Amino acid sequence: MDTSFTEENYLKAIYHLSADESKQVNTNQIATVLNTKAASVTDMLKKLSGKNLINYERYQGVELTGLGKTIALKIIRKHRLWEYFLVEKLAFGWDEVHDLAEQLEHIQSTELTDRLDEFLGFPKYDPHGDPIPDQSGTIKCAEMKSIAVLKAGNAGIISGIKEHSSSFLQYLEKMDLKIGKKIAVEEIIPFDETVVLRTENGEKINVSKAAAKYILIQDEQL
Amino acid sequence: MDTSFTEENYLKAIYHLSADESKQVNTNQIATVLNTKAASVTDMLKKLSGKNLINYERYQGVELTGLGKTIALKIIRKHRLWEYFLVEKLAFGWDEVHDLAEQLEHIQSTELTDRLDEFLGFPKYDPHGDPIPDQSGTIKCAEMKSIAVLKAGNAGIISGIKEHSSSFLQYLEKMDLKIGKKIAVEEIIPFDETVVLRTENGEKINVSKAAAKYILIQDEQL
DNA sequence: TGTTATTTTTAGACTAATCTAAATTAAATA
DNA sequence: TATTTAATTTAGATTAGTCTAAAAATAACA
Repeated sequence: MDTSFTEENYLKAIYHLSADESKQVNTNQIATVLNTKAASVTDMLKKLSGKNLINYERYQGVELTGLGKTIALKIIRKHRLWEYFLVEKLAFGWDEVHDLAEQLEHIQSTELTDRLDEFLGFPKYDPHGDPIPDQSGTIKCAEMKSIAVLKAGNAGIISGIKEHSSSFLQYLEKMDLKIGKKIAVEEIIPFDETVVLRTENGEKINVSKAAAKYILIQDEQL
Repeated sequence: MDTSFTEENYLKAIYHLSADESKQVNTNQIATVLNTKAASVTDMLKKLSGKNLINYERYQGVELTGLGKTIALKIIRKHRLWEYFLVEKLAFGWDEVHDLAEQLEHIQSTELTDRLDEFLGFPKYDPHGDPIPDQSGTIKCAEMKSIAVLKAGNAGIISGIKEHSSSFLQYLEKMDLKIGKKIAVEEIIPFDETVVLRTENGEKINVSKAAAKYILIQDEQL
């Protein structure tokens, strides 16, 4: 199966949209995230449907087929491995690597992907805490919850984020909230639901409700 | 200046063709190396000319402008740095990396290129012995001569090749002729001009006239 | 349920890169 | 120099991906 740069971007977008909502994805949603027009999306959906990469019926939205999902996961695997490479080996900031990984993820070579994986020591998570699919496309799906739902006394490791805008990434940078950091919730201030976090070295960090929603923690990374 | 994937491939092809012959490059030559048709080349030449990347007059062949040469050298820099990465870090064979580097060379980011360069330790030569242009596009142009023109007693370091087909690369692999290897010409057998090489550890390697033409040596690598 | 609003699709056109086939120019040769 | 040959360019068509504007289907709501 031969997929173009553009087709791959559509598959990836559909994957991400259906992962968030785990159901049919709409034409307009796709148009929005890909910065294109609904008419263009419809054209591409017909093409992808013809290649058996998606199930599509007019006006009913789409979902990926098994094959489409496999391809999407391969691209996501490449994206996250390259992000890891850029941050760990080339010392890029985690807020700088997304656009580069968007280019690198389309390099065609399973051999290259697997050797890169090995070179990096088979990492399980990318710099944003997102899990990296393995060769077979399997994702280690750790339980993650937003710190906005925690109560005082709860603790865990910052493991992921639900918002990837560079303004949010820079906010995290400023607050010194990094993936892998161990934190505990000290209290939640009733007035505006500010979450007060305490780190291992005693540092205190105040996080607004708005930001807390987008920060995910889990009990222990494998 | 914004150049497409395809435009970049044309610029690179023109650069290589004019480096070999240091003069005007013909439409048909370009069509041959890019595996396309003369008519397509003509169209693209008009486009590149309009962008001031080449000097072009109908029926008279082309040459790169300063700007065109700068862009070509940037692509070649990226190509050779990625080849070095693939061989030195990911343990690919030097005969396996060309097609991958053809893809990677089009990744757009000066920052990435420069950081990769640093990560690799600012290598001067790629795995095939070709010089890697620096940030400013300058090439360290060491004197290299074919071992076919040497006489008995001459010595040097294998530094480059003039033929990049994978059959030739595999031949070199078999003969254990690697870039960086110190060799001396022991004798040239008059009958068929076979070149007898002696390596540092006393190994004797017989190279046919046909192969000798494509193997380059220099006195000392910097 | 009927009407309005929203979403999605179709129709037709555009750009970049390519092609084939025919026409033109330059080079080679008699 | 005239004629043949080879190289190059033009003309017109094709494909992938995109767009705008208009039509069709669905959803929302009075």
